[in-house]
Amino acid sequence: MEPLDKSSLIRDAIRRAILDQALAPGDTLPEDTLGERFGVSRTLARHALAQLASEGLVELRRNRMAIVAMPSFEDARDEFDIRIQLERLVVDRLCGKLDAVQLAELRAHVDEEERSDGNNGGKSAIRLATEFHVKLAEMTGKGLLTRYVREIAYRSCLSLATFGRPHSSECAISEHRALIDALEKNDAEQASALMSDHLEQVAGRAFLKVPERRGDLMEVLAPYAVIEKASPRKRMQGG
Amino acid sequence: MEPLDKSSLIRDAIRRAILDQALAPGDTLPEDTLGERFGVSRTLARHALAQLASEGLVELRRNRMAIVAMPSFEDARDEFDIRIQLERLVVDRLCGKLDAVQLAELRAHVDEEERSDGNNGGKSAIRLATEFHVKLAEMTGKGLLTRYVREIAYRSCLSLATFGRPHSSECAISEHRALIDALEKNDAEQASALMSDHLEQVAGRAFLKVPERRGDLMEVLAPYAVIEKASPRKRMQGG
DNA sequence: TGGTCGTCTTTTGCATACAATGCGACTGCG
DNA sequence: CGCAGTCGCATTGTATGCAAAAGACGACCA
Repeated sequence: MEPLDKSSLIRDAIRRAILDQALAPGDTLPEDTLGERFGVSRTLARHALAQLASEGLVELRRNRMAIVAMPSFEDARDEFDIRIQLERLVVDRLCGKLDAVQLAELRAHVDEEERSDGNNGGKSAIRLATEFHVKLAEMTGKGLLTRYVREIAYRSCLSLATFGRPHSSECAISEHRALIDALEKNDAEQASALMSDHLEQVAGRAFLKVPERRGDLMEVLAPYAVIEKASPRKRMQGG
Repeated sequence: MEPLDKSSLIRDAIRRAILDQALAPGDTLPEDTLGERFGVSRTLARHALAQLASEGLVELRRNRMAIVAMPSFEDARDEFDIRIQLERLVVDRLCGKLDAVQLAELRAHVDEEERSDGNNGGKSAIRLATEFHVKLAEMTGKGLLTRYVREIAYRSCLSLATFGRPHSSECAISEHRALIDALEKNDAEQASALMSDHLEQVAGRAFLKVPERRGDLMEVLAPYAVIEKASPRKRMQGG
């Protein structure tokens, strides 16, 4: 009854640290430090990093320390384009198929989002909102769709951490509620539209609106500011 | 200028073997056998398997030999649902954006599909058709979208190998040509529709049509027949 | 003859050891 | 004082070794 494999634990821990913004994009992830921290060898730490890299949360560079991924602005925008397609598929498949228990679970989750909103600077709010979307995907019962939504939602989470403004998760809560209502009422059209709009809103709030005019250099350069933050020799702070 | 890392070579080789159906779903992939075959240690073979598992082409089972993934019928159907969404996004982004060189490259690829159609039992035909879709995705210049399409196209390739009938790639060629024409003429509506229809056709030809009536047990059980094929002690045949 | 248990082999899970690479610091020179 | 070359250390790349789990095979019993 042990955890089926230890590297999963490490992977999950690191992932959570990233999603909670305990680790910022660009932060280094040395294998031995990770192993030491979790009481395992470098082998498993390395394996965990490889998995996270395949999810796009970590960037592996040959002969260099792995770092928390730093999504580019274009990446972030692309993510949401894809997310919209995938999650429209989710709500389409889900519409009218949810039982009372599932609806209650979703509403409970949104309640939790509301409670924790702004608790620690809204950092776990992003994670909770992300988990709401993952939960929806899981309820389709479709393994592959769930995996894809989960992965891209995690990535989006990282992008939001990178580019997002600090505030702005509150509105998501009411949008989540409206979506649940539409799903309950079996209104597929509206549910799809709500999901699209919701994700567009999230992207928009987070500055991801496709820049109409590329004149504003400050915005374009904003992402690269995080590089300064990663001082040399820095290791795994946080935890 | 060395291959940036050796495990990538192994991974690519195994992947290609799977896509060419040199390795069938359910075939076992022992770490040391792979390592021996490619002249590397178990460590790298293991790493390669892990990557392929993250792509869904290989199934890892704790304390057991890895096997080539055996997609379920539902998985296969879900894959195409997702593919349709992702590839509609591709053609939408691509429409009217392709230059003459790119169009020529696509047409050349289709010509190659035509030439090799039925050469070795149509096995490489599936791979080539898959690569056409990947090529389209690459031309969007969107890294994430490309990665997703590539991955799900590979998985579909595996599903087709599992469930598909032997014939039936020929029609895909004319559909590919029609798609290129629509892209050239900047007819986004038609291109999207063609892509959707095309993928539905592919799925349909491969038995993936959602079974209207579940009466035919033989068809439903067909996928599980491959289990018999995987005899005990079998190792890595082909190569 | 058929089923069950125990042992034995194969194979994986994980750690450790060694080689190679890259970065930073230090030194020497202009 | 600044710059270039060189050395050394930190960190990864890869192989190997040992322990444990899972299946295969054979023996024993009903």
